[in-house]
Amino acid sequence: MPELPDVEVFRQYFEATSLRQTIGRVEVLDAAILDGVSPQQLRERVEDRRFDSGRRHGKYLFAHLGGDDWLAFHFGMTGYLRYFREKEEAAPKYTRLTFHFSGGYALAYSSLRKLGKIAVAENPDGFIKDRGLGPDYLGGADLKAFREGLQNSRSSLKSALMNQGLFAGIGNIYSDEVLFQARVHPETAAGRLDEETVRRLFQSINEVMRMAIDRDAEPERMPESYLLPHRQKGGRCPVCGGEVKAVKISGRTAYYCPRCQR
DNA sequence: ACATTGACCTGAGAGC
DNA sequence: TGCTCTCAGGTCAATG
Repeated sequence: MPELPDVEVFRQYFEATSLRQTIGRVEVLDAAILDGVSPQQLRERVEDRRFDSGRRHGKYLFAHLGGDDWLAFHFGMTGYLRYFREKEEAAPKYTRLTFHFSGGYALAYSSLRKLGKIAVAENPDGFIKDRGLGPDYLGGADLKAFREGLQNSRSSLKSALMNQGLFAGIGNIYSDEVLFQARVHPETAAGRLDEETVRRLFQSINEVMRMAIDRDAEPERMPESYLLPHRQKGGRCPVCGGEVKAVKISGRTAYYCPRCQR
């Protein structure tokens, strides 16, 4: 699930539910999702404190505990957050970690495949630098840097868009959407785009990200004119009615319309 | 040095 | 029904 729009929705959800409540207990149900920190260390750092703000960069959500204490959440392919009242509801399936707030509510980190991780950080900027992440697509990214980034890439355009070191936030689903909106073939060489195409692509990225966030990143709420609702075997292009095609690019399945995307 | 592949982890759905 | 196989919205280390 979680690409930039999804994680942005997680951030909003996190901030709307989980700030300024004392964290009574941190329950680590599966230590495998912790990155560089033991359950004991995490508990020492988090228990009896509160979250006071959230921040997102690419596919990461940062939660501030005050001072130099942050948590960095990554969601892999199947992770999400869930806030609930413990008396009325159980934690979701595949919950790997739960923050139990003192008022009877809790925040669960659920992840079926455990491909995501929770890490501690002193500050988001240092973390972003250490992980080699590029600027966020909705934030630091400007057209000039985007153009230069693509020009220096020798991979397919789809791979370049998904390269978190170039710019952060786009994954498999939204790279397909962006390429469809800009009418560019996913296997186009990233370094060989003309100026006009780069501009169109950049604009599509912005539009698609904002649209998705606006619709809470729910696929079923995306416009019919988007590829997303038709992104499946046998799907039809919402523009020309032709059959949507699937190809493997760098190990990931890319869907596109061979007629509209050249 | 860079880009691509395989491994990591678990379950859902298709096909037999 | 039950088994096997493939695939899934991500990333990292190993490989070419």
